[in-house]
Amino acid sequence: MQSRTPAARTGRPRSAAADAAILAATRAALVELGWSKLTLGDVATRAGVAKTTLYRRWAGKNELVVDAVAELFDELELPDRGSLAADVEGVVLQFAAILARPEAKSGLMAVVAESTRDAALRARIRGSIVERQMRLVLEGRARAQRRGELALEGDPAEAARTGELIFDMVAGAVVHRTLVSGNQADEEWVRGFTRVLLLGLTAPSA
Amino acid sequence: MQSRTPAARTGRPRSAAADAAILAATRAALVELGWSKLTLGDVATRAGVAKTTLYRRWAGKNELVVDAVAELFDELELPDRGSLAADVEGVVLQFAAILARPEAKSGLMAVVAESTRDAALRARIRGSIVERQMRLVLEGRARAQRRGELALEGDPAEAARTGELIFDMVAGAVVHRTLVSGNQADEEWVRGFTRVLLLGLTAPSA
DNA sequence: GGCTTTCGCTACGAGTCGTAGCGTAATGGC
DNA sequence: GCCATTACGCTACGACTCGTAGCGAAAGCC
Repeated sequence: MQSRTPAARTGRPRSAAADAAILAATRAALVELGWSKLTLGDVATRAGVAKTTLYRRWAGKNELVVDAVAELFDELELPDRGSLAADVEGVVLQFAAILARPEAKSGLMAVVAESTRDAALRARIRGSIVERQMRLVLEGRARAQRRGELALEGDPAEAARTGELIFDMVAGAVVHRTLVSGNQADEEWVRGFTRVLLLGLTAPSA
Repeated sequence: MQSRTPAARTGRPRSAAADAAILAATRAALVELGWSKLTLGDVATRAGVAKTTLYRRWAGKNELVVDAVAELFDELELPDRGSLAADVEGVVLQFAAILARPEAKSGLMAVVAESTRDAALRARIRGSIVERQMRLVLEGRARAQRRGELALEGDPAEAARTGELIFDMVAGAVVHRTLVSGNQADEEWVRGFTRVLLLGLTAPSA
C-alpha cells in the first residue's frame, strides 16, 4: 500500500500500527454499538489515537467501515474439494461464517446502503470486498468446467453474464438468509441450496 | 389500523392525511438525501407538520422509514401466467422494478442493517415487508404443485424449509444483483435466473 | 358546553461532526 | 548533526441534529 505513492517519501511516516489499531477498534465498536451509534470519536479513543489522525486517513465513517469489514474477508479461500457441489458448499459455509459475525452484519449492509448514493464508495466496496468473492466464484466454475461438470460457454459475453448470475445467486441467497430472514446458513441449509443451484427446483427430491 | 386499538376513542383523532404526508415526505427525502442525511426535522418540514407530531407517531428514523418503504411493496401481486417459469419471471420483474427506485435502494438496506441489532425493528420489517413477499412465493409454489410442475413435499417441515429456501434464493439474487453488483435486473437477466433456478446450473445451455 | 387528545410552535441540553491551530515526534537529505 | 518535511496528540470551536418539555389552540366525542 505504501509503495502505491512513490512521491512524498520524506517526513515522518504514518504508523502502520495505528492503522491496524483503528480498524480493529472499528470492528469492536461495530460489535458493541452497531453502525448507527458508532462515532469516529469513540473509535479514535478505543484505538488510542487522536481523532484528527483518523480523519487524516479516512474521509469518513463509510470508508473506514468498508476497510474494517474488508479484512474479515481475507480468510476466504477455495481449496479443491473434488466436485462442484463440494466446492460450492465449502465456499458458502465460509461466507456464511463471516456473515454470522455481528461486525459484518451491521457494517456490511450499512455501507452497501450508503453506496447506493455514492459512486466512489461503491467502487471501494467492489474493489476490496465484492471482487474477491467474485474471483472465487469464477475459479470454482472454471474448475468445474475442467472436470466436465459444467458446459463451456462459447460466447465470452455469455460466459461473463453467467458468472455474474451465479455470483449474485450464491452471495445473494446467503446474505438474504442471514440478514433479512434472520436465520443461520447452517450445513443443512447449504446442502439444500447447493442441490437447487446445481439441479434446479424441478429436480426430484432426495 | 385504527380499529386495532378500540381503547382511547375519545379526544381529537389523529390526522390520517398527516400520516400519508409524512410517509410521502420520507420517501422524497430518501430520494433527495439518502438514508444517512435524512433528518426527522427535515421530513416534518416537507410534510408540513411539526416535528413533535412526527415523534408522537414513530419512535424514530428506523420505524418511519420501514413504514415509508413498506408502502412501495403494495403493488406486488402474482397473477397466474400459466407456468411456473412465467410466474417466477413476472414476480421477479416486479420486485426488481421496486428495488430500482432510489427510495427503496437507500432505505431498505439501511433499515435491514439496523435491524441486525434491534429485534423489534426486525419484527416490524418482517411483518410489513418480508412476509408479504414470502406469501407470494408460497402461493406460486402451491400453484406450480397444482399444475404438476413441482413435486409435493410429504413432510410439512421439509415443505417449510424448501419454501424459505426458494424465497431466499429469489429475493436474495435480485437484491444482490441490484444493490451489491449495481446492475439492473432486466428481462434478459431474469430469464437466465429463472432458467437456473428451475433447471439448475448443470442443465445444458439453450 | 365540557372532556380529552392532538396539533403547531418555541426552546432547550446533550451529543456529534469535521476542522483549525499549536507544539512535539519521527523520519530522510545534506 | 542539523534541517526540512510530514505525522501525531491535544484542545477548542461553530454548526448541526437529536429527542423532549411546555404552552395555547384546535378538533373531535359525550
